[in-house]
Amino acid sequence: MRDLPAPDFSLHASLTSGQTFRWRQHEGWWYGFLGRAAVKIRQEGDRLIWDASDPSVTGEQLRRYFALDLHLPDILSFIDVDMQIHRAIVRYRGLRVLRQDGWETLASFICASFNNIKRIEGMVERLCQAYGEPVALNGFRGFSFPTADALAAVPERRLRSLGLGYRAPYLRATARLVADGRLPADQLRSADYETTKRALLGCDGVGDKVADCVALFGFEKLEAFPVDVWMERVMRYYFRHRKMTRKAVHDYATQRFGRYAGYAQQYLYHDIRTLRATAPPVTATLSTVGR
DNA sequence: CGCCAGGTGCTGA
DNA sequence: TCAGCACATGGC
Repeated sequence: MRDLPAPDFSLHASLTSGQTFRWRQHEGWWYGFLGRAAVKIRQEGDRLIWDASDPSVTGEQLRRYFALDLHLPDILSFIDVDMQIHRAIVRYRGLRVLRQDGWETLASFICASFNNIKRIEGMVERLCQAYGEPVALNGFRGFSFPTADALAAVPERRLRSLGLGYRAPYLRATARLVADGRLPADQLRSADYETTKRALLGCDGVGDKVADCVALFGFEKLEAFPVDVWMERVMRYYFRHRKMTRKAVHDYATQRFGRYAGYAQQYLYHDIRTLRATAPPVTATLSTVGR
């Protein structure tokens, strides 16, 4: 068992805020993957206690995955510009945008479109069980995320049988794009946001929202601001309940929160979803205020 | 049962 | 450029 300093960090908020679909909580530990290696982690104050199935996994890799090298207080002061975002920051301080694998993020968020998180988790887990590699860590048994090569070879009907629905052909086509090298996933990490988003939009099943999620969670583009149904609801605060398109919401938020718009989005998203999950429905409030 | 879910692609104005 | 529509599936 090893440990790692983790100041200004909330493992729980980071893993439950809808940016990753693969981590599982079991007997006080979080189990997940770094590449092919299974990892178990728990937080004790300002430290992470952890172990991995592969001894070559380093603390530096974990530090990088959880973005612990970034100075979070500076990022949060930068986006802390009004009451709405301020409330989310106070509640979930320590939430960090993870640096996930680009291909895994792309494939996962193609599955995520017009879907709910519970079902996304099930779909991704079945993909891993069917086409990933088995890995064991103590009592935990899991499967690594399948490579693009592996998924490129899977017939559409097989993907449908895992419950992917109409996303099956999208995922297959995008896996082929990555496997053939037509989408240079490796280069996107060092490319700028616009270049990365344009490249991602060339994939089947990837529109503005999915491209922004993949740019933010998979390719470190912290200015990306994904707009889904939840963000539309949150952003009514800024638009005083007037009608707006998703593009208008996106452009407004990008102006407002600047180079850390992605962090603002993640705090706002986690805040409203957690609020809706734990409180009784407030549809009356949302639909009547401002009339 | 009907409604909703981290939307996208296609079509026709 | 933009509104309107079809699209699979499962949880609640």
